[in-house]
Amino acid sequence: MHSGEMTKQKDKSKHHHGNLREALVEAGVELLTEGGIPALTLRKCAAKAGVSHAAPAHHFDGVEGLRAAIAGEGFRRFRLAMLNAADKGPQTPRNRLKGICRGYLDFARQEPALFDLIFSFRANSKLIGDLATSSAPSYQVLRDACAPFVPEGTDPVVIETQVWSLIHGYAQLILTGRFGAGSTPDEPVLALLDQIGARPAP
Amino acid sequence: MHSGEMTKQKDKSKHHHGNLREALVEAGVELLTEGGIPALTLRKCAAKAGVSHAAPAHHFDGVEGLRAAIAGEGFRRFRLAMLNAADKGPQTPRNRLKGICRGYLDFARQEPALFDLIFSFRANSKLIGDLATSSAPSYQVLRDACAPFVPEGTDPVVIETQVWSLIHGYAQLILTGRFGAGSTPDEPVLALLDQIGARPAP
DNA sequence: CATAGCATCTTGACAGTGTCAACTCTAGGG
DNA sequence: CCCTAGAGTTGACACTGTCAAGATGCTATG
Repeated sequence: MHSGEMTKQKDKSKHHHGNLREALVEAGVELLTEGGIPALTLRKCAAKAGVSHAAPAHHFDGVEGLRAAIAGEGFRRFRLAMLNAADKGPQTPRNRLKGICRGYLDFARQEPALFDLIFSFRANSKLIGDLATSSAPSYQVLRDACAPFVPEGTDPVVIETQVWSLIHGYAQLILTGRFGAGSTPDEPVLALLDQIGARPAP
Repeated sequence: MHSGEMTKQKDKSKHHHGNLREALVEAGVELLTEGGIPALTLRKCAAKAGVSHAAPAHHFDGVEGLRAAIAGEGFRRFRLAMLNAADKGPQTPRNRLKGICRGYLDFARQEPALFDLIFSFRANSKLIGDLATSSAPSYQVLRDACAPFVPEGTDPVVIETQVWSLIHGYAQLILTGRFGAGSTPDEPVLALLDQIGARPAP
């Protein structure tokens, strides 16, 4: 922990925090990892950053805007987790795809609240545009890993949908505790990845 | 929907509503379909059922208990959606499995808020026990459809995890608007079901 | 350099939410 | 017939998001 004990030292002047926006996002990430999505509160973020409860309104469009900004940071970490896992082991296309998926699961397990947040926005959200831009780099990582398995002349979205659905569903079901407490057999899902991109059955 | 226009006529006596518990769950489902998860509020449920704001406390353990009870109704409808879709078409094991998955998607698209709710409980929830019992029949439907594809002497959880992860991830990604606005190509996912249960590559 | 503008932050207020305690009412059993 | 326990009400409290109005200090422009 060792962070959060000072709640932002107001060195000299009260006003003009300097980089309040970043501080609020950072505080939000901490609240999220500590207490999950219900703990992510506008007022608590402000308190943790050492400002008054109405200060965030000058940097975000309400609490939804703050959540979107924190999701942006979440997507950044999400992408790094995937790339980090993909860079391990022999760099064959198949192994790299599996690495991306392992990173997907690593992120879901290590930062479950952040994972929840970035996938909590529904299609009808007003911020779906902002989210699309901040999430694009993450999705591109997955797309790139799928590219080698796209048959000539077919739409890449086919393979991407298969891989993404499989790994995302598995991650989601783990987080909702649908596979009992202890056992989380990744093998079935990772094994199915070996079949993806194979020649369709005649 | 011709229901909800009277907000429960208090026929004779104010007290002893009669079946307030069911009325609250019904009101909750309506609120959910009208305004999504954020609209599901204890006080609004009480108002819609025609009782005071503190009445639900005598039937549910706080708002989380109410959400769990509504999720129970959600799981019931979820199971019916899957069974209804599975009963269409020729009753081969493969076609039945696809029907179950089509029902899975039907429910997610037709009742997105209810779908959100039943999968919104995290593994650390205190009600994970209650949820396990109320959701068991739904999951059993999926398990039964997977059974014919489980190779002799192997753990059924392998196939089940593959199928469930695939279809659940796809449903989730649809609801979060990750596949653009209009196009929702179900074919890639349903096609992959044809490969599931096949002999593992030599 | 001075000052006016403006972004930033504070204070105070309000409605909505969940929860608790104390109270009222009704039904049903001794 | 009473009278106890469940069912519902009322009122209060803390917490949340949001808005309006005011205070503050950076900065650009004269």
